[in-house]
Amino acid sequence: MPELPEVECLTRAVRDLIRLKRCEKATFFNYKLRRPIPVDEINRHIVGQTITEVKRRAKYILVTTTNDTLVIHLGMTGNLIAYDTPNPILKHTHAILKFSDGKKGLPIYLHYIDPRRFGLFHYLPNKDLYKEPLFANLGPEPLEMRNLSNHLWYNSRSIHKPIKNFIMDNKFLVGVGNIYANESLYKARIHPATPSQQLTKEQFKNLSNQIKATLRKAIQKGGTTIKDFRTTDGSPGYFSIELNVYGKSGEPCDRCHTIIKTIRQAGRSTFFCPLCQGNPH
DNA sequence: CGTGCTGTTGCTAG
DNA sequence: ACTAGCAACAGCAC
Repeated sequence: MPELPEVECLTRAVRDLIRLKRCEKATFFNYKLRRPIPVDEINRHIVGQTITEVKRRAKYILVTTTNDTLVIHLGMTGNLIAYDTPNPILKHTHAILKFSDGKKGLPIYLHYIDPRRFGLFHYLPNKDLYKEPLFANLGPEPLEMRNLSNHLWYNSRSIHKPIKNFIMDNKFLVGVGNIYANESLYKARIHPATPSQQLTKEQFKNLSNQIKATLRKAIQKGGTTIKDFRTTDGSPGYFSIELNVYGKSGEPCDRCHTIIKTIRQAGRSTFFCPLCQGNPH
């Protein structure tokens, strides 16, 4: 489940494995992701180059060389798994990138696997990074923004949408997907359908803190789980956080034992406690 | 067999 | 300008 914590942990794991190694080869089995994979450009500009850094922006993983960047997005079901061999090539293995440091260690084969193929491989020269459309309209990183609550409060004043959809809107904040939106609102005791404009500064302070805490906790958890990232049997890099509401429709609330309710917002399922998350007003 | 859900996000139509 | 809805796809529960 690639939300920000999963992408962050994966980014760190991939960084540790391929930084300062050379991309020896790129093999593609299915070009049809969200967009066609730019095979030629990757072969021309990434293959043969040394990876200088691996970074994350929102849920995008940026694999950079001196002059170029390969952007990878996992969509809903994408994953990267490191193997010591080019095998196995599974039904949904769409790309394999081979990295090597020349002599010392075994080569690394980074497998991109994505059943639903909503993911993305995108090439761009570093000099175009600042004008890349994928990043042009992204809001701040929740874990790097100093005055997150002020930022959210300020932007929410002119917005007409429920708070859950507001914190999931990449224009205002990146990295909060359906699971973490539900969990953060539960922790902050805010009804997901509350119009954003109605929330006070204090409520935004609380919500911002809960968003950060939830994301940090998940990253910490993932950091320990991801040790298995480099495997030969292909154990997935995903992990699960302790959930209070997501997917818990019909179960009792951990705080007050009221039955967790489900509603639909903007086509996504929302889970909340009708008692301790109050009324939407 | 359908049918309706699922971790994302960018395009389109109001 | 701003917002809601949908499509891209495969798998799974019922």
